[in-house]
Amino acid sequence: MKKREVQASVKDERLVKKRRDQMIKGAVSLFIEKGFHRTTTREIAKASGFSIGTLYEYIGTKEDVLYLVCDSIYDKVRERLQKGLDKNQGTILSLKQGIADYFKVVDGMQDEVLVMYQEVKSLSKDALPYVLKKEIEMVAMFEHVIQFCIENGELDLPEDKVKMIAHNIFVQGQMWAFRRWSLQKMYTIDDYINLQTDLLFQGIQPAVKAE
Amino acid sequence: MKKREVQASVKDERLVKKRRDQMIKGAVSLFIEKGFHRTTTREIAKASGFSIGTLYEYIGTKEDVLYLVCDSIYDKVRERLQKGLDKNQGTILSLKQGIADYFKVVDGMQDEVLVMYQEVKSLSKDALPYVLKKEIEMVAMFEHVIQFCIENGELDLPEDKVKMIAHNIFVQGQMWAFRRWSLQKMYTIDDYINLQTDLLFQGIQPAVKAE
Amino acid sequence: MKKREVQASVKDERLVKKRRDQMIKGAVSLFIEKGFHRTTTREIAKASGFSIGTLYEYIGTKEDVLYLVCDSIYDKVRERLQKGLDKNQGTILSLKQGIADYFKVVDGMQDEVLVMYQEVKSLSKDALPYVLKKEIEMVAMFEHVIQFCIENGELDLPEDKVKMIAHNIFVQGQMWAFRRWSLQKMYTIDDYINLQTDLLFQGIQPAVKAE
Amino acid sequence: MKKREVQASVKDERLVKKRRDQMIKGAVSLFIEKGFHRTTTREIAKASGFSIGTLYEYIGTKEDVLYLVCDSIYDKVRERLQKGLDKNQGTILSLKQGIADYFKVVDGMQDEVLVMYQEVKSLSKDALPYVLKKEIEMVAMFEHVIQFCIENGELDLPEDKVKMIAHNIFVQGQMWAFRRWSLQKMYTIDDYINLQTDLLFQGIQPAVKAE
DNA sequence: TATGAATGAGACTTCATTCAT
DNA sequence: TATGAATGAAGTCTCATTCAT
Repeated sequence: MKKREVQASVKDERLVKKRRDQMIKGAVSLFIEKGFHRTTTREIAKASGFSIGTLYEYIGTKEDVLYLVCDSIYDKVRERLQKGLDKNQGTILSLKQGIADYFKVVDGMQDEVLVMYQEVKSLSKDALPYVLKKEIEMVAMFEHVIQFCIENGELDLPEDKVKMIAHNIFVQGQMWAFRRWSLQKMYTIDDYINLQTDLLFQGIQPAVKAE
Repeated sequence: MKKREVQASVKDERLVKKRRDQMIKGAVSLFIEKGFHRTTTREIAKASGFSIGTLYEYIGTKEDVLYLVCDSIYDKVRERLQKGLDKNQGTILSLKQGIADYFKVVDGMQDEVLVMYQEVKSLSKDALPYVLKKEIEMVAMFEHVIQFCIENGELDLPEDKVKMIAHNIFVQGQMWAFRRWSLQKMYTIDDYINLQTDLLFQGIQPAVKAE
Repeated sequence: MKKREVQASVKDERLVKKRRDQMIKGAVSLFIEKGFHRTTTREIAKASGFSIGTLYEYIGTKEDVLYLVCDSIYDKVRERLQKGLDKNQGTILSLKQGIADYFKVVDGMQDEVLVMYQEVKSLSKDALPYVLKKEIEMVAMFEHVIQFCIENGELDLPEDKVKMIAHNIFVQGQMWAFRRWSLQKMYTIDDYINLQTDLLFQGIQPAVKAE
Repeated sequence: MKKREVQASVKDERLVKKRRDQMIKGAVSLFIEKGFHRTTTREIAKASGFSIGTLYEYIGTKEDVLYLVCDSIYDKVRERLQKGLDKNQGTILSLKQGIADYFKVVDGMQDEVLVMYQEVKSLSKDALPYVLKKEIEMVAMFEHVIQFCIENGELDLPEDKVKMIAHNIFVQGQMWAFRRWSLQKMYTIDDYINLQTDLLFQGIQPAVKAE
């Protein structure tokens, strides 16, 4: 699936990229502050450093901005996740390392993750699939890593469990952002990583009853 | 913390309750379909079965509808969750039963949970705390159940792990709603319950290596 | 010209009068506070001590309230003015006394005079003449008093001057109400009466130049 | 006291001035016809020759239009009054001339004076002082002229009388506009000027009794 | 390519008035 | 006669989008 085309009147691709980057940067902070719907196109233009007229030289509709923002955030997260998982050796240790890396990525991009998390649903039926696809790919990346461990004989899990675990890891990453008000009062990101990893691998152990 | 007051011109409390219930019902389906911001007050009035003028006899602003909706959904979920957890005996078995009950509640109220999940953030700074408090209470309910198991000697867990587990359970319930497009293609609600419960208690077991 | 009829569903005339008096009383203070247009019928009903439904048993439209209010104020002012002028003897002294009486009436009904002054223009083309007629009558009352002095040989004035003076007196009375913020900072009502009477009769005397 | 700022989205000050002038012109005739409250913003926009959206590029709220109108009328009246009074020589003759000029100004701007007169009270607590201040200044202008005559030895009047006269002159000017239905049936503007000037200076002369 | 003034559909909300009880 | 819930026309204001410069 190719990227969704966003209309631009300007031909110079270099310039388009540059202007859109300005736009995304400006928009993210606005979306964080007030959400997509409460942000006006004028505000976006201003925060991007150009006029409303110019804004519309690089997008077709307001929603395009949201698409661009979501798309860019996903790309960034995925790219970093990729980098982390590339070091994967198919061992439990490197799986753990991959999870930790992912959680740290989310920690470093909390605002972005939060925005994307809360605003994707505002995308039109048209744009949504393009963004969702990236999410699916990211979940799949975790699946592959787990699968690799299985192939290596380090783990022994049925297909459905693998998928479930991949989802859980992915969601637990996002959770660090979208439940930040509760979680970050109790845990540092390292606490969080340790606890979640521990629970993921050990589960809840029943108490050892004394005879 | 008392409930947030929503302005109503009509005095008859019975009627206010009745009309607001109509309103909530109508609004939920609209919010599911198009989200809070894209839903107009006139549409809400129409879906509720009365005129725009009448709508405003029972609320002060559009946002009040969202508050009423979120508040009511949380109440309903919590009430049912409560009912499930009341049977709790402080055994691992009844903890599992509680989780299963909760997941089933979410399954039966998917739309509502989804709406609430996606739209709470649109509440004003004013109304948000009232709704968030309910969430915190629900997480606390899981905590108590786990704690009960610990007191009964069935489990042995440190404080921070207890909290983490409670959060995880809570989020995994919601996840069934907000990741429905992925999850419900692969699993039935019973599969989901079994898998998640299994993972929660067993974790990922390393493969038993043959000598 | 008969009084303008204001529609009432209630038949009992005694009751109609009573309710309308309540209404006028309530409305005047509201009109003073926020003006006719910014006052709602509900507020009027509440201030009158009955429900909105009852209000409409005694009037046809909101504007009727304004008419009733203006009409009642004019009646009250005129009645008191009448009482003062009745003592008139056709002497300059009693003319002065009449003016003083009128100014005192205005002083005692400042709020009402102000309201009427500011809101008559909001009356419909339909109701306006009825109210304006009362004003004309009041000006005429002053005319008569002056005329009486002329007939008595105390004054000697042409017709047009008589009319002009009557208007001036009338306006100077109202002025005490509608320019109260300026005037009442500088003068008491007695100062005002003395000064205006003095100017009215003496005019501005040129300085007596020393030889 | 600086002018009250009225919000405008448009930057070009020249254009702002031009559009606001159009606005004022359109609004005045509407306000004359139906009053401020019965005039809608859409009507104002239409009468101004642009769309409702454009209207709001040059004002913040409907009330701003009223402020702009009142402010502009006062400015215009004052400016012309100023011009008349500048010729003042400190003689009774030039005082009379000043009064005549002022009355003629009012005569030429009857509609505007009337509007302002009837609608200032609709201004918010916020804007009122700015407009009232102009009125005070105008009254003060008459005071100065009279004072000048006193300094020149042409008149001999106590302070409080000076102020009273200034107020009377000012109000008698407005009166020509707001009592036009009565007055203009009887007098031409020149009649009015002559009569009022005469009364102002001569007062009501008692009849000379024949022996 | 950049600007920003102009546009108008449409959103939210108010409130005079009616009418069943 | 009194009540107050229901109604919906109409008002103010916003904001995405266009287009002449």
